[in-house]
Amino acid sequence: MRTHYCGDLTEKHIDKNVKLAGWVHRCRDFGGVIFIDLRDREGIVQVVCHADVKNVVRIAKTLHNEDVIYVEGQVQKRLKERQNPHIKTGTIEIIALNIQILNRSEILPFSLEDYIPVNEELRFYHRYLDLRRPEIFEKVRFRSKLTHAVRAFLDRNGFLDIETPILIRSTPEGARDYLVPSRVYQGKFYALPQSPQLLKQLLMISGVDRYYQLARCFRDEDCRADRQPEFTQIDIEVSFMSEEEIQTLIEKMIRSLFKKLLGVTLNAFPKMTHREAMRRYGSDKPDLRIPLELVEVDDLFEKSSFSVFAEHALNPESRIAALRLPNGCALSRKQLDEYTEFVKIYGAKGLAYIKVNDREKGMEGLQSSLLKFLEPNRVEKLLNRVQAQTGDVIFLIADKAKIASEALGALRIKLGHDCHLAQEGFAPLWVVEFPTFEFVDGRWQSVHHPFTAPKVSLDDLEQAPGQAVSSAFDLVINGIEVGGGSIRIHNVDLQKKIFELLGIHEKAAEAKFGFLLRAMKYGCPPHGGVGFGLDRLAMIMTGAQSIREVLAFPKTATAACPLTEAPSTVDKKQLEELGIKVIKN
RNA sequence: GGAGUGGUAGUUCAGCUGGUUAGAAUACUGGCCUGUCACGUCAGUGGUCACGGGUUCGAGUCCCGUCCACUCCGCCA
Repeated sequence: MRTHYCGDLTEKHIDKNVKLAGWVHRCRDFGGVIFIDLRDREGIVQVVCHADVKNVVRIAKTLHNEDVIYVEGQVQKRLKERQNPHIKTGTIEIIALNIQILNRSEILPFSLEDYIPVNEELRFYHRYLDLRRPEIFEKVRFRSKLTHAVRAFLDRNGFLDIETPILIRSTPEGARDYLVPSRVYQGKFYALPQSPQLLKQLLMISGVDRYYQLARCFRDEDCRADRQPEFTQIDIEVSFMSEEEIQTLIEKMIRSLFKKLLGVTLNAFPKMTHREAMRRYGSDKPDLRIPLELVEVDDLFEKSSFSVFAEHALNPESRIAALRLPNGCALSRKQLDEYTEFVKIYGAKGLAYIKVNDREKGMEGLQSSLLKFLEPNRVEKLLNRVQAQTGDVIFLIADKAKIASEALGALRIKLGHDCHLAQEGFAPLWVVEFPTFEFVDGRWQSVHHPFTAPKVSLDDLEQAPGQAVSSAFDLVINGIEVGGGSIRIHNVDLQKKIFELLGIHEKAAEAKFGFLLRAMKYGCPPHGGVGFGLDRLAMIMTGAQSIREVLAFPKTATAACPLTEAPSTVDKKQLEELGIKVIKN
């Protein structure tokens, strides 16, 4: 039907007769001469309809945006003053000899012009139109290149692409499962995988040695800008590799992807323990592009007459941390009040601050509601500790450690963006030695998952579960958790012990994870692996503001598909076959 | 489950302290125009102000509720 893509035509094709097909991007009718911008996947080319080619003009007069047409014509070089530097085919144009209308388009619900913003809801309701816009389509095209490059890298490194089932059994812990009812076994349900975690471990026991899969994963939890109910994971598992070896391999992959697809050379990824990340950045996924750091100041408030701070200074469960904002004195009272409101979202009771109007003048040069509670020598120590300079604002939070860290960590990010402090580019890092357990709702829970190998002895684990670091690690880029992994437990006794500590007793463990425990008895190799959010990676690499931009058909924050209107009710008959009765409310 | 922001023409938005006929740009329709490329130009059409209730002489505007979208907290082993 056609000989070229519109966007692929160059000066090499001058004088050639070409056959094109595509969408009418725009028409400019001068009465005598008519210009058509013809668009396809690869770009736009200008078609010129001259008045003396009667058949062509007759049809061109009737064209509307997004009509689908076929054009035969001759490629011609444009005169210098007629060239358009804004499109890649701007030095040539097509002199139309024949035009046919392949299909008409109704008037569009929104403009496809890139300079006109469109409501996201409307875009996704008509996603097929949205994707006609080149800058939108590029993100989906990028994703295609990304998956291809991932597969090529892993294939080169001896990984086998193995598909695992989508209909699996529900396991306890973790996110809420999406359930699929069974017709054959009424009252029983399959679960969609939150990740193929256990299956890939079984593949290691099979001797697969190196496994990967671009795996669809499903989690029935609330969405965020970087979270969808279904997403794709670059799922990897290897046998006989240490944590460091795995990280080295993955780092090599990530660097090759950035090099190949973006032409960006990433430096070696720094490694930071989870403890250090929380201490310095108040987050387990620090954005290193922002040059602000939390500073520990607990000791400065011991025995202080300021009772609120003094109490937290003595409490080992608490934390007092400071954050210095250079030139923060420029902030208005209103802005400071807004930041105080902001930290309350994270449970902080308040936000104290000291304005350093003039560092030379000592206490006289400071402005803060705290000063009346604090001895001058403590204030001086504090200012030295944070290296305060004239014009700075020092923010302080004293609270339970988790709250103080997270609130100040979030404030750090917000200040970084509000004050435009973030550096350009990409800032990757490994966060390592995540805790094995955390104490939530009166019981121990896995921070990563129950199959994560701890880095301490079984004795230490039982003595102080809260202190035990694990082999779990995350890869963070620009403050976004891109992926995580760990060395897995390959000893059945240790695995049983972990289940016990998590309150999953022997009988329950056997019922729910029996297949894993059984498999582990037959020569389970030491193994470990990672799972990477392909969508998040694509989002970071394309600079997209939300994960929805890199999905062809994304869902809304309430997990609905705006285009197909899923989820939907189903026929009574379907429910009867499944033995399901719907109870409203 | 909770907090915040938003919903006005096909689209993107304005609409002040409640006031008489709800505007702009763009799109669309009909003219004019032989070198534009976000063409220009003249004229015209186009509104359940998300939905429901309330206050008021009078509500796009104020109050209450509901729905939808987005951001965040919780949640996401």
